[in-house]
Amino acid sequence: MLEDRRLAVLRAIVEDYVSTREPVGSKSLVERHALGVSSATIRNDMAVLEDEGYIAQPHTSAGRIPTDLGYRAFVDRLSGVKPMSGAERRAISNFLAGAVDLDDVMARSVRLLAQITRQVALVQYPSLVQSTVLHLEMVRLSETRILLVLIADTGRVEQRSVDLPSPMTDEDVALVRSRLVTAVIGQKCAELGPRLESFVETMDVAIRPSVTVIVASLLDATIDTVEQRVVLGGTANLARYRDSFATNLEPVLEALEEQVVLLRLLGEVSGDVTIRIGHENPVEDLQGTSVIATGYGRGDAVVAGVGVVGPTHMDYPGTIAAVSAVAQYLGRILDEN
Amino acid sequence: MLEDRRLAVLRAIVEDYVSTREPVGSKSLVERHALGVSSATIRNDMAVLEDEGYIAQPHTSAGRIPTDLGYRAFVDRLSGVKPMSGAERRAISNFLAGAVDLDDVMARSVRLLAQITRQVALVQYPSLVQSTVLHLEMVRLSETRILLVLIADTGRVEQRSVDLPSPMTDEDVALVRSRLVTAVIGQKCAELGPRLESFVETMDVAIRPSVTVIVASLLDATIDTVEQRVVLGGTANLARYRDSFATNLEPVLEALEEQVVLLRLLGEVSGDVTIRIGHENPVEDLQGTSVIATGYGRGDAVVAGVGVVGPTHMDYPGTIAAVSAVAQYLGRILDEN
DNA sequence: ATTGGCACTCGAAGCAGTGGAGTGCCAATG
DNA sequence: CATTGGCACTCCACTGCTTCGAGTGCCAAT
Repeated sequence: MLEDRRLAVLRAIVEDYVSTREPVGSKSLVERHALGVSSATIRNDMAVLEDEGYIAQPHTSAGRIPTDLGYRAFVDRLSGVKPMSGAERRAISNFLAGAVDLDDVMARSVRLLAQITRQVALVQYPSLVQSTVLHLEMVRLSETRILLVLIADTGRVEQRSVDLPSPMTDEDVALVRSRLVTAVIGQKCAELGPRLESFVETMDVAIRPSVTVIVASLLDATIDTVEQRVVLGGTANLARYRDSFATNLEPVLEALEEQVVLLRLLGEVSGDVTIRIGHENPVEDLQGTSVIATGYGRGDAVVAGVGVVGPTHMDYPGTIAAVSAVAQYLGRILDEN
Repeated sequence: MLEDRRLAVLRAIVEDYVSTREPVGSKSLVERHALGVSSATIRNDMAVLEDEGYIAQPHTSAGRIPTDLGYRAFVDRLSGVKPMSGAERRAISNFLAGAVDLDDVMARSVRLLAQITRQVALVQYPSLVQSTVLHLEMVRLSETRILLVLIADTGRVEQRSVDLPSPMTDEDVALVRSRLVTAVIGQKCAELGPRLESFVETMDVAIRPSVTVIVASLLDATIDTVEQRVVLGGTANLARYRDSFATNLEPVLEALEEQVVLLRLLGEVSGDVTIRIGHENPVEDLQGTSVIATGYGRGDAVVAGVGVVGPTHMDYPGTIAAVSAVAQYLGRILDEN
């Protein structure tokens, strides 16, 4: 089929360009791939592909490189899944299993993902909003100061120190603590708001102002705009691709330092793998890059995102596989704890 | 004095080179600085300075650039302190005061320091070893699984989940918890080891194996080889200096991703500002950079380090001032909490 | 539709020539 | 004896030129 061959040509161009990072010409293409036709035919196909916007020439008399649209067609219709080897899977599993706490899990994951994909890796902390409260602790620091510690079932620990409007005794604190504990433990963080509003009313008037402040602080810690955190790793890999980005890599590095930006990248993840290629990217400074992200969680519930950022000419099948695998093992680890 | 003028020349060379990043010649020197002598004289002085190893020529017929030794002489004998403006101090203070917890303080500090110095900033979490235990919590996750949460007075929170060799009841946990709490609260983390050894003996034989595991896990969390953490920010600033590093910046970025390396950089800080210039640096991949670091803490005790990494031709006086200032405010914040 | 052939384009690489900033050295000077 | 003006020399950065070759588009033939 004629149409089929054109797609095969596109695939070949993408593959060659990804591996060599040099514009690929008709002649070298027939040499490297058994396409069964001559270079002249390929040239015709290329002309059509260029008309349709899948490939482009940096300048006349140069080979072709895929456009964002070309990569899009590649990932949508041409690339199979590239399963990870058993050894790789085992390496992931072993590496993550050694983690001692959530911080460690996050740090190890991001490092691991950066290492396998040789790109910049992102891992988001499990969302508090999606978690349930495992434990709540109140420690009296001084007469008018209290430390709140919230422990979620996802392993997250949030702390806030609270300045009280009036002194509280040890007994006051113990009372509030035990009441608050029974009120919130086992609850979804997202549902804390309504539940705690009425809680304040049930407390003795004398300490009500203090309780109000405490509850407010607790809620503040669990609203999702504040509590999101993303860790980043493998920025050194960007340097290897220095010349790959249309713009220099300074704006890319800068964008990656903004938590807000990272959250946007991982913001709309679901169970499936999301792929953003070049200009499809919502962040302007990253429109020379591709972002591959997915969600992870316990069972079906997606509690956070994980992904990588790299040049548009990345190894999509391999990267997708790696991101999925890490997400999968992250979910498994959350389940275990 | 003859010697004095030579030093003045060195200072002028360093200052010019830092601001222009181009080799500086004898003629442009006399134009930009009121040295009161002719360029020929400067040339003689330069020849001497070069013999003594303070400056070097990239090639014949080019101007001079300072060597590591030259910068060393500059910081040791030539640069005064450049005090920060009141506005700057206020900005630091305000920015850090808005932090809601320790993670936030660390994140804000590193960001702030990177912004002021326009270089890569490092901030180390307060060492647990130097802290005292503020609170300890044990949460029963299942019959054979317990979550330990240790809260230190520096604001650090460490968690470990522990697999027990045999099931424990809620009552067991409550008992161990209360005994353990009284044993460790208010203690220096560093002194936990000896204190807890005997603790195990005091517990009922039936649960002793479990307690042993718990105590071991607790100690594991507080030994300093594990518990050290450093946050990093402003890597984008490296890109601006791309050509400044003899070697490309990839190895530099790579080195900065190694926690171990970062710890070495901040490892030997004291109350004074430590300056490592170029080859003086203990980390091979960073011998094209300078590191300026100092310690911070509550009162006199140094609980962690803070610093920046940048090109050898950095603005030493300004950077030193910024690092000191941030360290100072960090200490103040620790004191408050 | 495919193919071989051919003229054409245009960047990359190599090479000479020039300009200028900077140096080292020297003889003269207060 | 430190300082200075003068001068010859060096060598990089830049420019313009040429060559080379990979790659293209088009066309006539099959």
